[in-house]
Amino acid sequence: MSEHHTHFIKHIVTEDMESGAYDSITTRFPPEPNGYLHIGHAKSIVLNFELADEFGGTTNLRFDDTNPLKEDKEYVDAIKEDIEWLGYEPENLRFASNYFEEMYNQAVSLIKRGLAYVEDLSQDEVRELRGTLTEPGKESPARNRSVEENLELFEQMRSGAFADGEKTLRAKIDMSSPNINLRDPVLYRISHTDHHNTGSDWCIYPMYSFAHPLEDAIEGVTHSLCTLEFEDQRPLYDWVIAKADLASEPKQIEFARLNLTNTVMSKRKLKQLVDEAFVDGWDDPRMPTISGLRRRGFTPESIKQFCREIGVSKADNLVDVRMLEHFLREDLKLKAPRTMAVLDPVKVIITNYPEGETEWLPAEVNPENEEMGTRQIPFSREIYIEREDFMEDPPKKYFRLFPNNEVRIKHAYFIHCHDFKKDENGRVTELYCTYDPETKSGSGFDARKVKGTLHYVEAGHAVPAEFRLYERLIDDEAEGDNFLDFVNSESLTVKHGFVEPNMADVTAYDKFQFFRHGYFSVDPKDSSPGAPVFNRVVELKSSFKLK
RNA sequence: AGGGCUAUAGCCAAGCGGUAAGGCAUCGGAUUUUGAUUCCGUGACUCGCAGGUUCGAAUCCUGCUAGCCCUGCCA
Repeated sequence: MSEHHTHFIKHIVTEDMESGAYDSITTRFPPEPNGYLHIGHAKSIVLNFELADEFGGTTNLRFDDTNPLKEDKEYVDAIKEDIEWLGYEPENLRFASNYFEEMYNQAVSLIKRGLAYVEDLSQDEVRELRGTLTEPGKESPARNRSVEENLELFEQMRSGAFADGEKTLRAKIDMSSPNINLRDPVLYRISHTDHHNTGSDWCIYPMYSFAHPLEDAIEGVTHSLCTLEFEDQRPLYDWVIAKADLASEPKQIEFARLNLTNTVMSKRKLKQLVDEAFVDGWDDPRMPTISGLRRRGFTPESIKQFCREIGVSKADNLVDVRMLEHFLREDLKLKAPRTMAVLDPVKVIITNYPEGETEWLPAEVNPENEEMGTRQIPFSREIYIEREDFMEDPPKKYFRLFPNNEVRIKHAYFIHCHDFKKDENGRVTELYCTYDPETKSGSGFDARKVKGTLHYVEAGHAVPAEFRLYERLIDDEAEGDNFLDFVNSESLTVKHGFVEPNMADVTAYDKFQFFRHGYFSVDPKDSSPGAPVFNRVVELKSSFKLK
């Protein structure tokens, strides 16, 4: 987290501190409460909170709620929960709507100085006069209204004298600017819509480009970080700051948003996946939303470490999702108990093991973390192993079980396969093996070596469990709007198998490494006592290349 | 095309005139009661391209090319 985690925004802040421009810095995370947070927001959250912290400053959570048509309290609650879950505590909780009165006054002040005017052209007419990317715009007839008239009209807008769309308040800047954002941008529009916070107090609402710089200035934000698509708005941001009667002069800095392979990141596309039932909701474990990642089993630390390691720049990027997975494995490696689960069971009969007998074997919970201790696991005449751990006709370099081969059963004994039974469809139903008492784990037996070690669950004490295996949500890199054509129809596979006897009463979000399978997390919605449901967060890496 | 921005290995990304960090991925090899972990090793005679300045350039200058963003009363 030190010198090689530097980036251009840190350079800017460092210079600002050294030049004495600021004594300390203040940042903010400013979501609009109109949807759920995703890992792209996590990048911004980590950046804002940790940057401020590194320079001894603080970070506000401010909801940018200037458009009541799209916003809802449901989202503010979900967003607060996600940020808290990530482990950040905002210095202040604010809403843009807290400042509506102040913003109104700033607008009035602009009008008084001839810097804003009330427009009565329709939306279409305004668009006509705006010009194009290559042609300048034309000035509106309303542009030269008197200050008095503008004041009165704006007051009437507020008091509800006009219908939606009938008037707007526009900044008077430059209709021929090559930057379209400066061609007399709209500052206020009329919307007779109840607001989640201010109810029916207002029927005019400020636009983002007017509201945001004011919010920043009011809160004393020093560095206002946003994504690249706002770059063209910076001159307007600076214009508002320069004209406003506020002491503070925040600085907008833009960085590239996060793109991840095998998924989509825009609210619109995520909503489409939900609405068209490709997934089970915003918190579906396949979704890149914070709530989806949480339900899947990702940890706050893994997400934050990922966000730190991808860096911050202005270059368009597409980060490999395997990098995210790497940090989950790294986080859980020493934390998660390592237990055994058989996802697709086939029964093994140990023909030379006494009937009716069960022995309990000691098994370390995490060989890389001895503090996690030891548990006892059963072994008897009947056990389950993984169906794919046996082959009648194995290819070369198959280290698992096949006729006349010997393998180690983890924590138990070597077993030797002598025979097997198949049903009428040719599907293996039972394996017949013998065990060698001398090979007991922990005995130090080393007279023979085996190539493979298989995990198992003892049949008599096995706890039935459901396993949900997730694959990539999107097959290839979908371009533009055709991403629905690339949705992986096999992104979810459900398995029913067994876990160890001490796993019956796991609780939501408990995390385990199942030997040779990967990291799993208890599903918070569908798991119940005695009937656990496990979500596979990520697989273990594997260099097994057969098939 | 008018404006804004970006371009360093397969993917992120440091580097700020002195001779290419780091992470992910990949591929080798050692260890291994997880085909995991760990450990070692692995790739840019070169920084989008072409010129120029300089003793010296990924870093400065010029030109070009490619990609992204901007014509909401969305944010």
